[in-house]
Amino acid sequence: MQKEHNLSKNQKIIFDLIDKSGGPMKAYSILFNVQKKGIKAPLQVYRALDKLVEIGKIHKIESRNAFIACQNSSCQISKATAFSICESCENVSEISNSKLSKYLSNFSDNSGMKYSKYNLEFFGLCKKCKLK
Amino acid sequence: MQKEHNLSKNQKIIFDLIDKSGGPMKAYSILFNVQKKGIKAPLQVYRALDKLVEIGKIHKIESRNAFIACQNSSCQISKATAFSICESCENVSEISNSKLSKYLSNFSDNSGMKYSKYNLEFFGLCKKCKLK
DNA sequence: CTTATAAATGTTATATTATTACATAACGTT
DNA sequence: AACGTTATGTAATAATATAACATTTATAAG
Repeated sequence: MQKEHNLSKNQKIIFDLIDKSGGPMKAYSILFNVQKKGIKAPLQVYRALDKLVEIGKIHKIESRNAFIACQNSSCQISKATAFSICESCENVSEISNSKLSKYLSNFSDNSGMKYSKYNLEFFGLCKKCKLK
Repeated sequence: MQKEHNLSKNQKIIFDLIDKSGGPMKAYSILFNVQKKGIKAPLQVYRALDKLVEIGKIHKIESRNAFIACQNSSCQISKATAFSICESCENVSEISNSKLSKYLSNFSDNSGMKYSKYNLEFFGLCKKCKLK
């Protein structure tokens, strides 16, 4: 059951841009691309990004300070994210693997901490880059 | 079999500071703390941090832009890192769980990508913060 | 020991990423 | 319409990180 989030004007402009780009985008590159649409200041971008992250429409790739559209239609609120990142071409894709997400969502250790969220980033060389 | 890395002067000053702090430290907080020891510029800090990360003496907590001493004596080169982060008090600790690291080091999917490295960050509330 | 090379340092400037503070407008309910 | 919440606009600035260049120190080879 998906809760429909009505994106505001800026949120929609920024989400559409990221989504269409097909890959991760950085905040100031987003800013540059939406200036013609009237979004002039970094804060306007960051506010939209914050909201989009909060509702799970995009995710932040922490190691790259970049944002990518959620590629997993069922992930509403991004409590459990995993990505593969090519260290050569910087291609990023979201990993949707139910075994992995089950394993991590249920993970617990002896720290007494209950984990409510995780983010996993795998690094390596993608198919194309391995051949070079 | 540990390879002994002889830390340079700046590397040693900075590693000792982070190590003694017992938690994650941010670059500019490190800078502030080592200015009396003659390290005056951000770049001097970042260069030491880069090297310390490279040889596995410290790790970067990507979601916090902070650096923590490796708490796992056997992890030389940080190819496989996992942390638990309390979202309330910001306490961070390194997770050393051989099942988890085996599971993730051996993880592969159908992307054709060979993962040589990963970083996992779990979020939640630590014991103390749960009680509040 | 000296030459060569790589690693580390010092310094200045600047780039990149992100937030604070404050004022105003639009939206969703009742 | 009145209220509370969410979103927007704008300016300034804080926080994080790197580029470029000159010099010095450490390591290893001859």
